[in-house]
Amino acid sequence: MAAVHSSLHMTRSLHMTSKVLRCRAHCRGTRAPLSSSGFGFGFGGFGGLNGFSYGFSARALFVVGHDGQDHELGGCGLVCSWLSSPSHVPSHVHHHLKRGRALSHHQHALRAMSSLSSLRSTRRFNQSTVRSPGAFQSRRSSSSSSSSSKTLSSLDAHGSSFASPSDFLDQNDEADTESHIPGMASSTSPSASKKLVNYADGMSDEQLKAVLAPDGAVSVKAGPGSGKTRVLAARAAHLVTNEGFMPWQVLCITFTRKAAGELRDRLKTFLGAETASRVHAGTFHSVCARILRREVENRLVLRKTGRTADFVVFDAGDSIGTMRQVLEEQMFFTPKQSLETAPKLISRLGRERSFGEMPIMRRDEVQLYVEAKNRYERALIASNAFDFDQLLSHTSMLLRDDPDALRDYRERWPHILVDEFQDTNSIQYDIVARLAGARSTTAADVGMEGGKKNDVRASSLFVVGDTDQAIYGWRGANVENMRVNLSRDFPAVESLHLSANYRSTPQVVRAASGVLSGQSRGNLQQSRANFSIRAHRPSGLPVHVGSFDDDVTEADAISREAMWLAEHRGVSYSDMAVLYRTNRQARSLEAAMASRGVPHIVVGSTSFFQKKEVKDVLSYLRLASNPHDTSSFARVLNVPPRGLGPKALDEVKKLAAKRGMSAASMVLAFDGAAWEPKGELAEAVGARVAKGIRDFRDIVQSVAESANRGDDASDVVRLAIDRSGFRDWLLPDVGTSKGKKMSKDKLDENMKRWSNLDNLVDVARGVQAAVLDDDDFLREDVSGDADENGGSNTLADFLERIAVFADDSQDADEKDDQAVRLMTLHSAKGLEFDVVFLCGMNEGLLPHAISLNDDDGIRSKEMRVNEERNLAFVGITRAKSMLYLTHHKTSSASRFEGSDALPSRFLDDALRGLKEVGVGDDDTWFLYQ
DNA sequence: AACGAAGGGGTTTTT
DNA sequence: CCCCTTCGTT
Ligand SMILES: Nc1ncnc2c1ncn2[C@@H]1O[C@H](COP(=O)(O)OP(=O)(O)OP(=O)(O)O)[C@@H](O)[C@H]1O
Repeated sequence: MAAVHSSLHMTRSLHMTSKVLRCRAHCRGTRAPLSSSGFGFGFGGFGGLNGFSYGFSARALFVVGHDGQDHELGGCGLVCSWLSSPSHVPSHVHHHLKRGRALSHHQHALRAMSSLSSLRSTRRFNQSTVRSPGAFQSRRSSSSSSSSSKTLSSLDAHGSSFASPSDFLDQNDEADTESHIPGMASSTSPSASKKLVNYADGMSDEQLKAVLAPDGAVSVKAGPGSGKTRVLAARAAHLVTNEGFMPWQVLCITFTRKAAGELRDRLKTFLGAETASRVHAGTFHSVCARILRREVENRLVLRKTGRTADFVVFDAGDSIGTMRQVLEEQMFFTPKQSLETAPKLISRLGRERSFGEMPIMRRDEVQLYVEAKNRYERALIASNAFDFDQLLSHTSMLLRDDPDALRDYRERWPHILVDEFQDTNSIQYDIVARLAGARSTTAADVGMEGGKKNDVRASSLFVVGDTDQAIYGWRGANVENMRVNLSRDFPAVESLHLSANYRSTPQVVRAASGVLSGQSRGNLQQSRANFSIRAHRPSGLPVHVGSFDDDVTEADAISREAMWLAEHRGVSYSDMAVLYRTNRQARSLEAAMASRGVPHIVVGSTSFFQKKEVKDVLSYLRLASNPHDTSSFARVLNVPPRGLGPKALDEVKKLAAKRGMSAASMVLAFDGAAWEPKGELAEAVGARVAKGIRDFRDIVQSVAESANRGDDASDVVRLAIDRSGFRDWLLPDVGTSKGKKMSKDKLDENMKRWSNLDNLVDVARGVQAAVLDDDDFLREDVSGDADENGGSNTLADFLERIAVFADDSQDADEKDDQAVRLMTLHSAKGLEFDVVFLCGMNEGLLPHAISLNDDDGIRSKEMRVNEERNLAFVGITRAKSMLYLTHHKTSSASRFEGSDALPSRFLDDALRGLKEVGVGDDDTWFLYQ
């Protein structure tokens, strides 16, 4: 162990590179024909995933207007004056405080959960490390006075004299009621209770000040666990409860769907389920998709983009597929050189998922790239599709170029609240800045034309964030939005700070601060606020550090510990999380947990909706909804196999191109349309293929009919599955008797797939319910033109929801209540857990090797490494009570990890301000505090 | 056209 | 070690 320890202190050099490669940025600037597409939206970019599109779109965004039309702020300047302390809460707030008293059991549990504090300082530590598993089983004592007299007989988590789970993880006084039920995981379903909690309950002065800040632009910069999200939710509640706004006049923008869900849960406790569901809460992408769905046929600037209200949202896979296809086509039309370069580009696309990431150096490649980009955009138009980036860029364009639209949306959302603002990209910033009347975006401002009076005030903007938690720079996020752009564009912005961390024990906070203190000097200055952060909770358990030979041993130790905590300390599995850098790391963890019988669930990118068979079935629905969806068409024309291989697809495409229509719509009209030149297609492809095409057409048509009839989504899904013959394909035994040759493995896999499809029917029901439930969004109450598209677009709405707003939480919410959460650091953002295992803390993994390479021409190494640091910071600060940091030397999972990986520099930094205070009883964990 | 076997190539994070 | 592509066989 001594060796491990000393290795933690190896000196490391941060190669600070002042060289920021301008090459690519320059290329972008010069060759990007911003409006060359002829549709006025040339800044959309590819694939939606990269720095590229944001990179050069930013150029376009801020050249607008300098007439400096002022944005009136506030009007409520007095509000915060009566708020210097909670006792000065105005009477109507008091009223709610009183109402809030009558808490249900459930809410007690809720409050207990959300405020698990830390170990009482009266506890004494000693060095005994004897584990006494049985001792914990005793009934809990119900008052803080009795528990405060207990002593902790170990520095280790395994000490023996705890009386209850809550005593173990600790709690504050609020939690010290009768709410210490072992099943703590139920905290996120407040629906059981009808009693409301007052939003001001238990808030600090500075939090309340933020909640009640006057209209205008407000920016709350504060560290992790300081209550930013809580403040944001409380402000939304405040606006509705006390400021007279209708719930749908408040737009809350979060970063992930999960975050939106959590926000809504909090709102429910403040406002009740009914009112809370009327508040508009979504991600940037989901909000933009809603706007476009509504506006794309109504506003001239959007009509020019050639989509209809039935447009489909292309996900990453669709975008990649389209790009590939574009490049393949292009090989026939470009100089010979391209024949060599294009396959290279294509193969890179498979990995890197965007053109933006590719270092392009040669002139012919540049040519190819520009051409491909234009073709790609045309392909999206032909498919009646927007990709992820375009959802944002087109919304931005709408607000920039259509003053009426800008006015309408300002009117619709007098208040816009944005969480995790440090991770907004330039276009997202532009969207909210326009709505909020930013100085540099007011040129196209509202109401000045046609003699109309400008009677609509810009939306008030309220943003919260933490620049030290910026982890999406690789995707185009720009911390400068929070750091400087906001005060540049909103000179009267009120900047607020929250100084206490309510989430974590001082031990955890200290470790987190240590990580930041290791930053390079420039960044250090900027994040000063975060390592002087004050832990509100009393002292807790030491940070546990483990070092292991390989990832399997590491995973096993974590599993063992999780089980021990669950069985002997009463910690619910669902209150534990294992966080890691790469999805791949989930494998060994899953295996270890499975073999020990630790219930677990992998949260994240292997989403249910990403599964092949699920996407296949949904493609049928997509075609039914939007017959131009070439991506879906190519995907399922021959799935399940019906004799329509690559050749057939090719023929169909050729003929479609000749007729100037999309392949999908041609096939769907096969034999059916008056203009269809009889027999031309059949002749081109041959009789057998023609039959396959007719079959395919019939399937899609029956699905479309079902949808148009207004059948439930789950019925439409079931029909698609049945008609397309997935069952006979996956499980041939059932239908025909040709199942002899299928191997056992294959059969197992197919059965899994089939059960996924079975699930899809149920999941569809849930998704549709969610659409109906909280998506009256752009349907009612705006200019009185309710439901103008209503009905006909419901399948599109359903599919949009899945594309833009779906994760696997459908599963997670219900049946995995008692399971350890495994997820990447990125997906853990904004969440919190009693116990956090941050694993794989070695050089090469965290920071990831790819961030340690020399400058890649896009972002400097320093920037990338600092983002990795932020990632470690985010991970550590997810922990409420217990933090485990682990490292492994070798990994079977990757042949790129060396055989003796050093512990992460961030592990080093985290422990720098702590002292080693003991060793666990089995020599697995080393304790620091 | 369909399916299985062999080979080659790759570091990551996600709305 | 895993995924994807390509090649070869039925
Ligand atoms: N005044 C308070 N008293 C007690 N607990 C609080 C208070 N404010 C916030 N908390 C709790 O602290 C925890 C962190 O709050 P929240 O998630 O809002 O922080 P955050 O600033 O958004 O964190 P992060 O940036 O890490 O996502 C939550 O459990 C919340 O309930």
